[in-house]
Amino acid sequence: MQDKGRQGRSRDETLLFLTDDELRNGIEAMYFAYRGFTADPDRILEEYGYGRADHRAIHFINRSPGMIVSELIDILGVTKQSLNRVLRRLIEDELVEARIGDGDRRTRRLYLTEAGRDLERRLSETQRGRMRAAYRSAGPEAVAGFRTVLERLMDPQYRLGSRFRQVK
Amino acid sequence: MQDKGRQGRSRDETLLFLTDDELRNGIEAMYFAYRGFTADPDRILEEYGYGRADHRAIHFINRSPGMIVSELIDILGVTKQSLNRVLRRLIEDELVEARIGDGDRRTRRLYLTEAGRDLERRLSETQRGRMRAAYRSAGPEAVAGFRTVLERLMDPQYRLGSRFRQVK
DNA sequence: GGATAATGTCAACATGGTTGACATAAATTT
DNA sequence: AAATTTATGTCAACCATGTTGACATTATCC
Repeated sequence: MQDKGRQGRSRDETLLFLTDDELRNGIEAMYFAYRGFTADPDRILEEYGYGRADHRAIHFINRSPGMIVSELIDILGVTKQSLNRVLRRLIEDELVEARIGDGDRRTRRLYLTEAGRDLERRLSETQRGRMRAAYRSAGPEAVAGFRTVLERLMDPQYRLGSRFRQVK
Repeated sequence: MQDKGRQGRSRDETLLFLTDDELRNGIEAMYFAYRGFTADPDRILEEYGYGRADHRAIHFINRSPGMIVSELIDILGVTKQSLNRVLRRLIEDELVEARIGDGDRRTRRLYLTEAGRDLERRLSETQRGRMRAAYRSAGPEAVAGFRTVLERLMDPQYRLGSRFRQVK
């Protein structure tokens, strides 16, 4: 048990961040941070009668306008039935527009409408506000470390470098 | 628009990590990392017919054995009805034991049973495994930064230093 | 002895996931 | 040209996990 976290090397002093206790602290920190991080948008969404699922769709459509439905399904990791329920409502409410694909006419290209962009901005602003405050108080080096660890926690296909690479 | 994130200061070179684009990247990274981070335990829980809510209860009871119900409610941020549904099942399944408080007999002190600790260990192992791999590949400085930013993202009362301080 | 606190429980409801089955239109293959 | 595959949409049933509101029990506090 005492050799598990060492990879053969024995520079003990620097390896204290790999103890089970430190790892558990990290796990808890992820939980509380994620919760804090979603709290502000949740309050705004409630005003509109929307939920987190709507927020995620809005976020990614804003991020990559013209994305087709199946791409959004892949990124969100939900079933088409689940996404459809969300999209149907957003389209009805005229926050999202679905245009027929110009190349492949079976596909639907998704865009935010003006109203959609307005809501996106409102949601994003509070979230960026909290992120900005955290970044600013932690400083650039901490931010770099934060981003590095997050990238390594996610499944590889979702890393910033990997997404948006396979263009078509 | 170009002045929004600067607070009057103008040390541009070091402030690039505060651009809206970098903040959006951080937001997305949190989303994907959190998802990756919960994926492994979710698969294990499914075997048992449990969900994330059960995992959270198990995690915190393990973390602070003897915690009373209202404390757990506060930490989890859910209603007593919601927690009760989870606890009832875990107690029935003999993963959790609720003993009458010795001081205040209205309270219930919560403990994991042997079986509860076994499941906790299994869940925690996969999660620590992923965390350990991320930490190891990112290195100690990145980990320190990661933890700093996470602490600043969460609501203050949940920071590691603040919890467990007001002993009773 | 009355008020308050900690817990449990029932019921109704919302959100956002799932699976399975089926429908339509367009593209692709044979 | 016909058959197959692909992209999308839809209906229905179900599950997990959250909510509110109402009420009950027991123990503590004043």
